[in-house]
Amino acid sequence: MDFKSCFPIWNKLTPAQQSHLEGMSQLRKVKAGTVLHDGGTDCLGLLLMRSGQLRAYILSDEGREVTIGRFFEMDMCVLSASCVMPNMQFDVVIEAEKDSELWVIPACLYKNLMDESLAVCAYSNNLMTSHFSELMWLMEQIMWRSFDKRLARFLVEECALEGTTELKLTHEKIANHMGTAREVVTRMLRYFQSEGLVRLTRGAVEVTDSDRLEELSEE
Amino acid sequence: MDFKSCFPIWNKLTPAQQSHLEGMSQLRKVKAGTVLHDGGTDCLGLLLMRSGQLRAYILSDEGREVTIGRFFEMDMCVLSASCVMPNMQFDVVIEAEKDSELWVIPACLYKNLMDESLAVCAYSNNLMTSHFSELMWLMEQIMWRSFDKRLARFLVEECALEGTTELKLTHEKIANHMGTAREVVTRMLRYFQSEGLVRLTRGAVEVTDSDRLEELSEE
DNA sequence: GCGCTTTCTGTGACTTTCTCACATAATTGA
DNA sequence: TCAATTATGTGAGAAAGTCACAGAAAGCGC
Repeated sequence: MDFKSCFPIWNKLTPAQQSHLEGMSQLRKVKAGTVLHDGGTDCLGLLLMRSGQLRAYILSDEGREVTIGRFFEMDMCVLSASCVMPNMQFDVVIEAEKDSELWVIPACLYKNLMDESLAVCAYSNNLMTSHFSELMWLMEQIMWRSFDKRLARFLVEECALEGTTELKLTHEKIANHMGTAREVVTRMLRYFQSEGLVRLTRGAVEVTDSDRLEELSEE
Repeated sequence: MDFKSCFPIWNKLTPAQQSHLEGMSQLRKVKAGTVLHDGGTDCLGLLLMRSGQLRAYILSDEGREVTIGRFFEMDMCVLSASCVMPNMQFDVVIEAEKDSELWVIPACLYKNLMDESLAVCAYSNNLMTSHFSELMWLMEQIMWRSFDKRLARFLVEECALEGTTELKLTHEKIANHMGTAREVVTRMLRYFQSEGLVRLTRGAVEVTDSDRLEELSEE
């Protein structure tokens, strides 16, 4: 996959913009676990995914985490470029969940593009809007769904994402996704196991009854 | 105050756009308590505030609420125009907190403007970004601050907003702002009173020690 | 293999917050 | 004045988060 097929509005740019954008963007290959962006201080630039998977999360003073977004092939992540968007005043951490390849688009370059191209501006708008929309959804989940239903949904979605029922996840990782404590996850998973929904082994959760789990998640 | 002084990027529009925009926008005067927009179904349009105060909140199936944003003079509210932003997939309710005057800008008109004017597009971008940023902040508060601190902050901010220490708010209204149950607010307010931070009367909370309250809110 | 360390999981006791079910008090209005 | 409505108060119990620690499994150097 080359740059132009990953950049969603490539053909709406002028040839000059195209070559400038492609020329200034750097391809990076990172291992799973790499932290690409940490907090509001650094303004790394925008990340255009070529392959792999990123996770964006917020971090509390005590080290608790909540995943607020994920990025896959052809996604673009603006959260790492707080300086591009003037009113972006928050700290996110962006980490590679899997080995990933991505282009880093310099923030100032993108900002200039946004200032001169309506297409780029509209595209950014759509990105922000869908981020906002997803955050709203997450908020509703956190506020109004009980933890068993949230965990059930997480497991179901994770299975769909990974294409397997054998999830290689520790309780701690699940807790970090969901913004809760590890013990809470452990206890709920044990309950799920006692109900025959999952089978637990060290470092993994096997979903044994995805139908009932899905049912639970949709209540 | 007339339309052009309330619309923040008025002078970046062409004369044709200006007259079209002003001509098609309708001034509405609503009483406190009026629900202007309810959920994702209707696409009322954008709201440009002339005076008064609006509140945007999400609503659970069981009727619980959380305030996600407020709008004052010269603010523009895009949340009531889900159809303008393609990826906006959530239900907000928008309600007048005080008697208000506002222009309703037809959604399709604004959409056209966004499609032809970079200034409008960039402005919308900034609006969405700051909404996103505020939602992130709210999320962090809800996830990681204990309720006493959150309530203290709410009271302090409400005093600043109203310019008085005598807040005309029922426990229920406070609970609806903060996304919790009325009893929880009652109990915490009683505790605050026992500590000499507030004085409670029916339908009102008087802040008697705003310094200590502020201190508590910032812990 | 054997120790040693690290990582992961399990659990009890306790706090905070939420829920439910009512009781009581203040205000409004016929 | 006597309901009806609105606002507040409270106990009991559930859900979720916190704290402190125990024990099991895996990894590693030898």
